[in-house]
Amino acid sequence: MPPRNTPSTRRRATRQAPEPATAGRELRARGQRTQRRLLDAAIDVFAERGYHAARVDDIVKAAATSHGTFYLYFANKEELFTALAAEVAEQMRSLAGSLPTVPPGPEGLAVLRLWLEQFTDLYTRYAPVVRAWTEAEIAGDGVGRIGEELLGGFSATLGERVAQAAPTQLNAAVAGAALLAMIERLSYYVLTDQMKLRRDDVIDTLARVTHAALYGTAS
Amino acid sequence: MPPRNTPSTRRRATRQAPEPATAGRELRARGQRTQRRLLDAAIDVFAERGYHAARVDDIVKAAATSHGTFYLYFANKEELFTALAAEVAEQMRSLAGSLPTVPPGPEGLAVLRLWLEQFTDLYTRYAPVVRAWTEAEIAGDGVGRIGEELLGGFSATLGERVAQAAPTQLNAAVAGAALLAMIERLSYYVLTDQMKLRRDDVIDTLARVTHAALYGTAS
Amino acid sequence: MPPRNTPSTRRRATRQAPEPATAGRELRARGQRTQRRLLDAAIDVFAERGYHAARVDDIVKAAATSHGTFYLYFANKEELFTALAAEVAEQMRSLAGSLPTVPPGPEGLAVLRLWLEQFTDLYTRYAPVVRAWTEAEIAGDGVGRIGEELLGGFSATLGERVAQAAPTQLNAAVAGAALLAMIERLSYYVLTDQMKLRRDDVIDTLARVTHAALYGTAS
Amino acid sequence: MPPRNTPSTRRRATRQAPEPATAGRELRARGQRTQRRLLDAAIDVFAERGYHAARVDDIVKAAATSHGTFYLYFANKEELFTALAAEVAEQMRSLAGSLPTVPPGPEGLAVLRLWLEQFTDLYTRYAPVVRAWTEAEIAGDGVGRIGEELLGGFSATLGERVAQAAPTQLNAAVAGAALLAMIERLSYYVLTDQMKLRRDDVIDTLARVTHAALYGTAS
DNA sequence: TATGAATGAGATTTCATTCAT
DNA sequence: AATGAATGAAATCTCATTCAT
Repeated sequence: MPPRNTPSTRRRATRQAPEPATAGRELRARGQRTQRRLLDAAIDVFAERGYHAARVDDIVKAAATSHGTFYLYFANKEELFTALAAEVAEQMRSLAGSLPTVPPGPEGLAVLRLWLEQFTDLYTRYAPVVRAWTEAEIAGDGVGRIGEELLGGFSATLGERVAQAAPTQLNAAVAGAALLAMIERLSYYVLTDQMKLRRDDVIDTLARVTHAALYGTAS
Repeated sequence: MPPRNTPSTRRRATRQAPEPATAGRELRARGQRTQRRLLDAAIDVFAERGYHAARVDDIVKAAATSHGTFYLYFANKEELFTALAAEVAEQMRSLAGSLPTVPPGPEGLAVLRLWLEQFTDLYTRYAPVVRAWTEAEIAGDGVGRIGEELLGGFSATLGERVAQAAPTQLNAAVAGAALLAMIERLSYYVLTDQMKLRRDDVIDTLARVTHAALYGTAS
Repeated sequence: MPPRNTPSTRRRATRQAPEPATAGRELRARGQRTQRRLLDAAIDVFAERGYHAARVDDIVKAAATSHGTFYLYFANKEELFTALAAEVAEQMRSLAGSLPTVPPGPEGLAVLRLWLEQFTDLYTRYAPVVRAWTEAEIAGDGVGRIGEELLGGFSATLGERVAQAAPTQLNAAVAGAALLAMIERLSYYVLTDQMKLRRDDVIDTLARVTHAALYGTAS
Repeated sequence: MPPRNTPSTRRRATRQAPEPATAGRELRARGQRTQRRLLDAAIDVFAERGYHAARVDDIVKAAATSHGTFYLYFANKEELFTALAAEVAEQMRSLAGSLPTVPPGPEGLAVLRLWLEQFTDLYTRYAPVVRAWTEAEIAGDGVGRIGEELLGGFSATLGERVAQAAPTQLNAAVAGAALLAMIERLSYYVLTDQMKLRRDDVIDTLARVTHAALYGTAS
């Protein structure tokens, strides 16, 4: 009687939930360095090939280490990315917190320009990570959650500024989100060369539109 | 005779321009329908799994057809995507063209709201394609070019409106790009549930900020 | 701030539960043959190298096909084994059912001998599968369940014969199990060359001890 | 300097006789304890995952020590297993030797019950080792030899008792093997929960069938 | 025009073993 | 005597693509 292959429900057998060998364990100095090397190498590789096209092999080569070592520290490429994302999120959060109150008039514009310059710098530095990040597809829980928190925190901060300046006309939360969207995405267009614009123009425009959103919506 | 593989044409980016079997040929009614089914199925699959994770197998199953048939109409996954992208671009271009002059005051706001509603509808429908699109990584020439043209055209149109309203304060091209970035990205955040905002609030806010950018930057 | 790697709980990301491509689907004649070829090849390879040492690569080579094809029909080695196990179980069940009532005296002995000969033949034919099977380690649900049913069915049948012959002295269920254990394991020792015994002696001894268990425990 | 691998000594069966670092050397008290810890940990791990699925890493973790330490005491996993097997063999041999002459009648039954109780206890304690052992696949010479000797010795002892009791009807060697098979395998079924039977019933049945084999085969 | 079985390159992942500390 | 980071060979598995029917 030849067996009918009706595999229906079936799971990987012996293997347990994959866990990097270092799970929970403290790393010694050497391990720390190796892990750092892998993270840095990954940024480079993501920059060059993009997240999806990047192979673990590329990262490992760039870090001058071995496959085995990679899996000692990260269960897979996605987890490495999550670690990187957390790093960026940390910096972004701190930047969001540093946005001061934006006064009306030219001073406000100046304040915004300064802050936007910092934002742009940070964004540029972590470009490959941000790029991969905004590709919602990776959003496998871990990254997704970090992203939402970050997005939420950022837009909340911007929303507060809006609320202080124009309490009645705009829904502060939504306006914060809209401004963030503009700032983030325009930076992205520029960064990925999808649009060729001068950095100064970009910062100036973002500052002006943001400022207008705060103080110029009294129609 | 086992099918011989031609390894060189596989997967990696640098590829000769592939030719679908139907290139140049006229399609009969049945062929038309099959091709359409594949395109629609692809939208669904991209929506569910994202472009990169979408397998030809998924698309083929969703379209209730076979692998062989897929390659009868498209040389590969990317080409199918290009076809889809061209479709979206067409519609987007037409929408961009339909943005009327935005007058100052409440009327202008109303005009913007109406147009943004259309934009949102279109964006929602073609979301998965746009999503995949903005991931710069796919940009395998064909798609990239379409994307840049679209982006360019869209922001140029918005820029013109800015130029008409506020000729001196803003760099029209950059402002157009900034507004597009805001509109597109906020829609994206909402669509992907990265932010939970009410549609009406979103449209209203986008209208107001855009309007302010046009008429409220006279600092 | 370097990220602390606390991967704790984390799962394979994009990939869904593995399913052979043929799951649920009907196979055409060609597919049937290929699948059969893989099963037969697997028996050979298991015989030669044992289950654990057998690589998918070996099986694929023996079946003169490719890796891809293997995974078209079975999600992994274990699933192929499960299919094989089901096959054996089917035959064993049918053999168990064919054991006639065992009368006392020489006739009973003859009946047992005949049946044991059939058992031995079957056991020998499927040796590699049985061997792998009794290695409890594989018992990953699927196989385990089949095994328990088979064991249960077999020993129940033997138990019935015991109950008919010697209703009072022995716990029929346990006795059935004990006899099965003896028959199966002695066959195994012989089969794996762990003991060198003549086939006739083995069959005769098994018949006699079984017969004694039925009619000679009236102490 | 990265550690150089010596690929030839890896994994595959045909291997030079490996030498643990401690070969021939006397171990101090601490070393003794560590080695013991590893052996005990291995029993636990084999019990939980089975021999093949057991990784050195698991054993090392269970023993709360390190990889390096493992290889200080054992050349590889198989050698550790051999050590364990020798331990079991020693105990089993002594148990086999302790089986007294089995008289006919109820006294004989009592003698057998007592001995079977001891056997069951021992079997239960070393279950995982015996389990792995009976998987013929490991039989990497060392283990195989121990196993065959043990099997042979055991069944010879049982065979002698048979010869004393029923000199004509049964081939003593084969009968001894058959009884051993029954005893061993039924214990195994019970131990691995492949069959749920009460310990007392099992011992009683084994005693009765064995007794019948000795004195009840006079047909 | 349609089908689906077959292919195989290439990516991921595991784990026994080594060795610097 | 002990440690644990590093290694890399070898295994598993995936999926875009081809082609005989």
